[in-house]
Amino acid sequence: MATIEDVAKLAGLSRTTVSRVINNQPYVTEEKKIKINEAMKELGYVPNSSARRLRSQRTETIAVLLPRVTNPFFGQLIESLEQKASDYGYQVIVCQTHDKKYKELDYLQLLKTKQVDGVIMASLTNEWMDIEPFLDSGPIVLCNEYMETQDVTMIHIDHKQAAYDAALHLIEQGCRRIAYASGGRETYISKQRKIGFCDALREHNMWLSKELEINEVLDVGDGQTTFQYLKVHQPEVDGIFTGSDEVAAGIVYAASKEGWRIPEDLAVVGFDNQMLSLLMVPAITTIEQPVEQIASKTIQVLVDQIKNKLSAPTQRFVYPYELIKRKSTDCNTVKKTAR
Amino acid sequence: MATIEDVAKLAGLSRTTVSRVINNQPYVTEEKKIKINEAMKELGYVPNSSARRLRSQRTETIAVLLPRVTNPFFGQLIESLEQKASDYGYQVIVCQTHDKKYKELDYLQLLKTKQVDGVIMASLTNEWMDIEPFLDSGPIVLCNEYMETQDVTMIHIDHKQAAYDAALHLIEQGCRRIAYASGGRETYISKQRKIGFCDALREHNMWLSKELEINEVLDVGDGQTTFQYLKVHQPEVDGIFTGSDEVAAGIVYAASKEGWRIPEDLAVVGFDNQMLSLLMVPAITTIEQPVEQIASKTIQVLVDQIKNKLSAPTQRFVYPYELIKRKSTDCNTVKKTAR
DNA sequence: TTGTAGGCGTTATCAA
DNA sequence: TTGATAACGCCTACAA
Repeated sequence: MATIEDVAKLAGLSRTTVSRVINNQPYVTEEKKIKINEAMKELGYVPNSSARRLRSQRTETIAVLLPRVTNPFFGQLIESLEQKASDYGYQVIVCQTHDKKYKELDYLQLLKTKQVDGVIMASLTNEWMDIEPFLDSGPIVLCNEYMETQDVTMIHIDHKQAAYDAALHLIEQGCRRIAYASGGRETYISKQRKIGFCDALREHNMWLSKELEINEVLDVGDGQTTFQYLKVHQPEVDGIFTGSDEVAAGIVYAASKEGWRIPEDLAVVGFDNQMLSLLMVPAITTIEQPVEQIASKTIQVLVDQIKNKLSAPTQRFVYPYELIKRKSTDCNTVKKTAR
Repeated sequence: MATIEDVAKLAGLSRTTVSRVINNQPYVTEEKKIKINEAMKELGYVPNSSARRLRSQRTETIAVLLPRVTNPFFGQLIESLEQKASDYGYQVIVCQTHDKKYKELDYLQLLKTKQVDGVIMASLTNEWMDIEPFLDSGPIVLCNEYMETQDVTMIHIDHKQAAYDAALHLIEQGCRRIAYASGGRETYISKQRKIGFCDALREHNMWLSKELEINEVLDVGDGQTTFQYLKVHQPEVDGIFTGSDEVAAGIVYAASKEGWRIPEDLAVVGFDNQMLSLLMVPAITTIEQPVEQIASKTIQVLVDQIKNKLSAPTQRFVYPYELIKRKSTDCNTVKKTAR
């Protein structure tokens, strides 16, 4: 593998001059520049990135922590993050935490060992006090996650309000026994969602009974299981809010198979507006997050913090969401009949 | 940031000894080991990865090139790849090519600049002659892609045979005007699929007419468009093979909306057995690839090649697939009626 | 069992 | 406008 030294020798110049050419710095005669470029081509020279990193103390790499890429929401998120990062000349390494605290901490080590210049946390299962020390090693930005602290920049929608809106919508559609299927990981955003959901219920003299609260519901399979549970133990349920379109799809699928009518017998709300929610029969009411905007702002903020090592005041960016109403909750146009 | 030198000073020992402790090498008294560990803890010392990389000439990083992570098949693939790589102590950087030749080549530069130890290509749009030179810079493995060459290890299923089986299934279900919607990127595997598809047709005295061949069909939206096209221009079509479940889902969705019955009016076959194909109404017949096995073998082979710098004979691993028959092609149990 | 010293490939500083 | 030289932080012969 050719090094800068080899190029210098072949061109009959010094490493310094070659380095200048590589980095487009001034003070090199056009003539020598050409000579050097020729030498580089002849040797097939490419700068060694490890050496550059060591010298410059920067890696041009960002770690993205998320639960799992198979969740389409995170797939979409990483698609945008990667693309945006690439625009800024950064690469992205994917770190799947699978909602495990220890994995989250393991991956944060990347920051300490200087393998990455910054970290995006789209997974947050640890307490803040366990994360906070890592800030000494480099910038961290929360994406789609948030907390009370002021120590870090966060980009997200108002999950509390979104869940409130969804619950309100179910209530307005006539639902009176509304279940709540949550992602289960005890994150701040899932707590916020629950608060919003309960607020809406309370304002209408309802409440979330323990039996209608189902936790650890993450994917289509869990959705199916959830329906089975409800069918057997809570047959009077007439509406359900879920933390993801996949769960909602699982419920719709299982319910339909069992002869329940959606939304007449059970109205269902998802989250994230994945393609899946549109394709299901019936199509699923859901909440759309502006993923691309969130991703874009996240990268922008993080890169900014990486570059301005110092101050960089932390901020909070809250983006608007949209409740997309579809058939799965359209109870008003259908006549309720006994099951 | 503390360096190995700082630790050495604080412990009153040499860099070498500290290095030995860091790397669990023998020949260090227990007593000094303890002293050094204390010093490391006190200083919050962590080895600098750039320096290690430069010194060891290895990065413990693998690049995965794929079209886009939002395609659930690739989401699944990267989930498995990342996990497996992590088991071997490697990290994965995601490189989305969006089927662009230049992006593919750009990312291959990572190998040249020694930013990664090896590359997994799950996206392959360039000609082999343009890829081949990069082999000088490090190992490359093809995952879910393949070609004629013997220069590189490939892990995949037999796409030709899979498409053959799918086409045969459609024929057996009574389809006589079968359309073909292809991913469009002119890759070797898409060519293989088409050959297999056409073989089956030919064996039954049929052929793929130009009007029934639709290209550049990648996602749900494209599937919908494809249906619109067929409806208007090829209304006698009675079966369709697609390169992905998403396309198939788009077709089923659009067809149903237009009042076509699946499979009576149009039988549909997808590819990849994504959750989506099961959830659609009707559920979609599809081909399942053993993603996890493919991912697992890919990492294993690549890591092996990284470690045994030299020889490492290239191989080809062909995994079995499965045609999963579902409602979307179940024509025999339903009576065909005029549309 | 421990330490010395050189070098991995770059880039920044300073002198020429 | 160019070049010599010293880091960046780590590992590893080799010597002691």
